[in-house]
Amino acid sequence: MDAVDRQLIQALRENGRASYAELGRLVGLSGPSVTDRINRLEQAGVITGYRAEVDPASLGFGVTALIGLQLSDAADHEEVAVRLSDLREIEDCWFIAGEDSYMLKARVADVDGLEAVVRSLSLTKGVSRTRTTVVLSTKWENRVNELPEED
Amino acid sequence: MDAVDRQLIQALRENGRASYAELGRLVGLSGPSVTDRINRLEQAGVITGYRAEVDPASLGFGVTALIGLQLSDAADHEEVAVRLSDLREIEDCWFIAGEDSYMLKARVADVDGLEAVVRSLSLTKGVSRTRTTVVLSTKWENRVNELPEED
DNA sequence: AATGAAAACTAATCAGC
DNA sequence: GCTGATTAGTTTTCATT
Repeated sequence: MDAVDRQLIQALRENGRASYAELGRLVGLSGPSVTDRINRLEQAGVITGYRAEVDPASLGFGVTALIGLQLSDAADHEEVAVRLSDLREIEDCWFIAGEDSYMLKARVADVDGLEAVVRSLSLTKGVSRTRTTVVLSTKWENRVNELPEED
Repeated sequence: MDAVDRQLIQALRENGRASYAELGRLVGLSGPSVTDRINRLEQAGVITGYRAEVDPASLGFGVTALIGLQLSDAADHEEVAVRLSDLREIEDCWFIAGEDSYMLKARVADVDGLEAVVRSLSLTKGVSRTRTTVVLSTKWENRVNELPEED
């Protein structure tokens, strides 16, 4: 991965629908060269997908919550993660250091939906305790930051 | 926004580079109709952008952290958010209910980078206390979930 | 790895319904 | 708000360097 690859990645992080022709003009390469490079980045697992970003409220997701989980002593972290992945409302799942073992971000229609998720979590094998924090407002999400300097 | 719009949105959430022709075949409309609908969704602020998803580790982001912030009594939440937005390492910024007022997700190259961010946060006017939790592993992020039933 | 050229496909525009 | 036709632009493939 060279500087051109990183330039392509940043451009696609900012506009995931940029055409290869446009990207080629940006980095000073032909269309097919850009296609080659991006295919390689995709196959190498550097670019993992392309997503439209949407306004959750417009889609009917009225409530976002962060939920910390404590696990019971015997629980296997990996097994718990697999069970958590069945709960489609969980958009993000981080295994963390600290008192809680997982932090989740859930997106639901309303408080009733949140109640259902928290209840499901409490009933999930290996989960001993949940700690729910409601998001009052999202200032920003998934902002594109600068890439670290190269090694 | 009707059922076809929601179908288009879900398709674009899953593949943000789907062509309008392809989307048209999916929903049973012509290309121009799809273009129309998507333009309208973009202008209405329902679709807010398109992003390539990348593997943070491949780009040199070795450390992800969740950082809770307590604000000083006099602090104006909005002003603090503006100052926080200068810290490019903060990918997500949620104003939350509870003991902490903000929860941030930061992505940095290494622990040194994390130290720098936490130090900057501590020096930010209006921030009285930080609580940093290191992410040990990301099970998933930004997963596409089902849309809530219509009203 | 990159290029240019050709073929196939897609996007954008627009008149008509 | 959708369609079909037109034109312009893009993607893909491939022979060449």
